[in-house]
Amino acid sequence: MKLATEDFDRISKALADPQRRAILQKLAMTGKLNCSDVGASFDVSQPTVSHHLKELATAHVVEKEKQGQFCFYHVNNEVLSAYVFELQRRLGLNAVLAAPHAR
Amino acid sequence: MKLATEDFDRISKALADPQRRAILQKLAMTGKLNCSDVGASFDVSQPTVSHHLKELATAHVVEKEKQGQFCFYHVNNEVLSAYVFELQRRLGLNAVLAAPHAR
DNA sequence: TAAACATATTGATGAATATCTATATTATCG
DNA sequence: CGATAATATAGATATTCATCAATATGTTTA
Repeated sequence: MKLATEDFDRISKALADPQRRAILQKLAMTGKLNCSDVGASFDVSQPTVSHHLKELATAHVVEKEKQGQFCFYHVNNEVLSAYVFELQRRLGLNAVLAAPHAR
Repeated sequence: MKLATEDFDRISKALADPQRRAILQKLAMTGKLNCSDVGASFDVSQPTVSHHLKELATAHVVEKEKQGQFCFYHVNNEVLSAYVFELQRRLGLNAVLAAPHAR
């Protein structure tokens, strides 16, 4: 999967905020959560959680799924993988990783 | 290599800015450059380049090497690899990448 | 030593943004 | 329908930060 430059930029920014990373990590661990559940895990207001989830969704690293009054979010592994892959490519890490004893 | 949480945070922020990513990518491609060479590649002022290089150095993704009046920078592949590895771990991508047809 | 050069620092400015409170929207339930 | 609940939006505020011009610091060279 190929990432648009715009998406790559957006994802980089989305990952820059610790709170947003924590939310994303939580989603990655639990698989699927609604806003309330996400909010319950962190000490921030409901609108802030909503805002962060929106940012993550705009960057396509999570997907939104409306079910009645609830709204479920889950990570988009394809996009995340593509991001990491593209990041490695840009940073010239592919050669490094291919080399023996790289890690 | 294990990244300190503080370093992980700093690297995430360092990678959030497009200009800084461009500088880092340039360094990754060319191996080693001094400030003037970096600056010549981009349309930003000398202090801005100096600032970005400092941010990258503080995050340990590049290393500084003073030689007389010049100052050479080169990427730290060990740190970058550790960052990508930790990022994948936090995002739960290891399982994804291990699975067949993940990409 | 004086001039020229490379890089860093300072201080200012405008833009982006994380966060909050208050409110709106939409859905469920009695 | 009216109340309650889940999420989103609007508007305000404070902070962070990318950038620049000006200047300082340190180094080479004439």
